[in-house]
Amino acid sequence: MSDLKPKRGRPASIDADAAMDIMVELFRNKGFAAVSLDDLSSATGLSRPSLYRAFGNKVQMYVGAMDAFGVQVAKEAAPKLFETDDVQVSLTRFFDAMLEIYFRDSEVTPGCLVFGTAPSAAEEAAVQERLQFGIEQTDNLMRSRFKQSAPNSDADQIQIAVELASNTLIAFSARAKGGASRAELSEVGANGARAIATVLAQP
Amino acid sequence: MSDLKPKRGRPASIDADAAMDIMVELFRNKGFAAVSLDDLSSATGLSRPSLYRAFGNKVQMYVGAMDAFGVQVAKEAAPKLFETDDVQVSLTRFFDAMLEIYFRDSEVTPGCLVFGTAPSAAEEAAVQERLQFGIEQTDNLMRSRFKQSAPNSDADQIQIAVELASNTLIAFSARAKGGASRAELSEVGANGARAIATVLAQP
DNA sequence: GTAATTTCGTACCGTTTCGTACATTTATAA
DNA sequence: TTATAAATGTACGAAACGGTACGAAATTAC
Repeated sequence: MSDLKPKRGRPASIDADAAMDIMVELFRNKGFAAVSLDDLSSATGLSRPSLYRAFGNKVQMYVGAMDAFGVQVAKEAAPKLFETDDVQVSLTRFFDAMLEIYFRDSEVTPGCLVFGTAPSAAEEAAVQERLQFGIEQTDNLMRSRFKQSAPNSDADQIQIAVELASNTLIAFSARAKGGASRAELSEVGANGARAIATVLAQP
Repeated sequence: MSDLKPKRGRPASIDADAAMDIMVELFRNKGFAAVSLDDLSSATGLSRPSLYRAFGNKVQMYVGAMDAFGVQVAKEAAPKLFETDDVQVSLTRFFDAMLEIYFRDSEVTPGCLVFGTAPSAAEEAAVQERLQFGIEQTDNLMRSRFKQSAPNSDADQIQIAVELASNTLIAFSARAKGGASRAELSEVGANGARAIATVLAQP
């Protein structure tokens, strides 16, 4: 359904997807409150009313960015988990793929849009909801990966591994905002993957 | 050095320590940007100029709260790590002591002032600096505890355990803001402690 | 061409924000 | 009593904020 029906009035001349990508970058770097609508307007080249027409109010823009960020992660990083049988290797690669996103276009204040900036905006119900969803998604992703690799492990052991993996990923953002380099975090990820493999291999 | 020298002018009628405790609670719940000076003023009962005289501008108030929070953690939770020889037990108790702080006076939006809200304010150099310091302190605290308990372990293994422990603690905030209950987080902490003990016991 | 319809940005509004000048109050020193 | 010094809050200012009314522009339908 592209332009089979030429609409009636003036044709839209803005690229909402491109604008959303820019909004994701801004919110991911500075968080919700520190980004003003004027910041978003000048960064996207869209007027403030255009932003409202396309995305709603500021909270809706932010939660839209959270959703777009989730899609980005699902497309770009999650598949890395299932490219190899070796749990430790695939976890390490997944963590690196996430770091690629976290550090993209932002050597200054890298981090995760969801785990890094949403906690400070969780007063908003819609944000809190999506933060919860993001954590659940991560846990579930890890669980499915570990079950595949160790179908006979007991549930407790898998649950512990799941939490270790998610906690490692969540901690990346705080460490990055604290000044940790991408290389340091990659090492933290590799160490976490190693520990998780150890736990899963436990009798 | 209390009041041996009665000062010259009007005596101060403000309890700066009590006010700072209230500021810590506010910032810990809502983060830096979402708390206005009027919020701080009405919560503490101090006029805005009084806050400025006592603590400086808003950023200085926030970093002051970060420092006060660090003292609170050092006094209240850190000692739990050294009360027992058993690493798993002392880690579990330490995590629970941190959760006690995170959930204190805030059933609504619990979490850590440093790991939970500072990442979104890390553009400010003073905040970024203290966030880094807080992470280093946590890592160092864990390292000293694990070295005490396993003096013959190799450094790599201890480093992995250190990162697992800090990552678990850091992840508490995001999970709490996402809606996880204190009981659920206590379980996450216990699971983390168990995994860390496993890693440290590895040959 | 004219009307209808949709998009777009200027220009504006009311509110909230951080920060401070200044007069007032309360104490000591002379 | 008078001068000095420190603390306190009222009251103000300037700027930034989120959000919108409205007219201009661009297209299709008739």
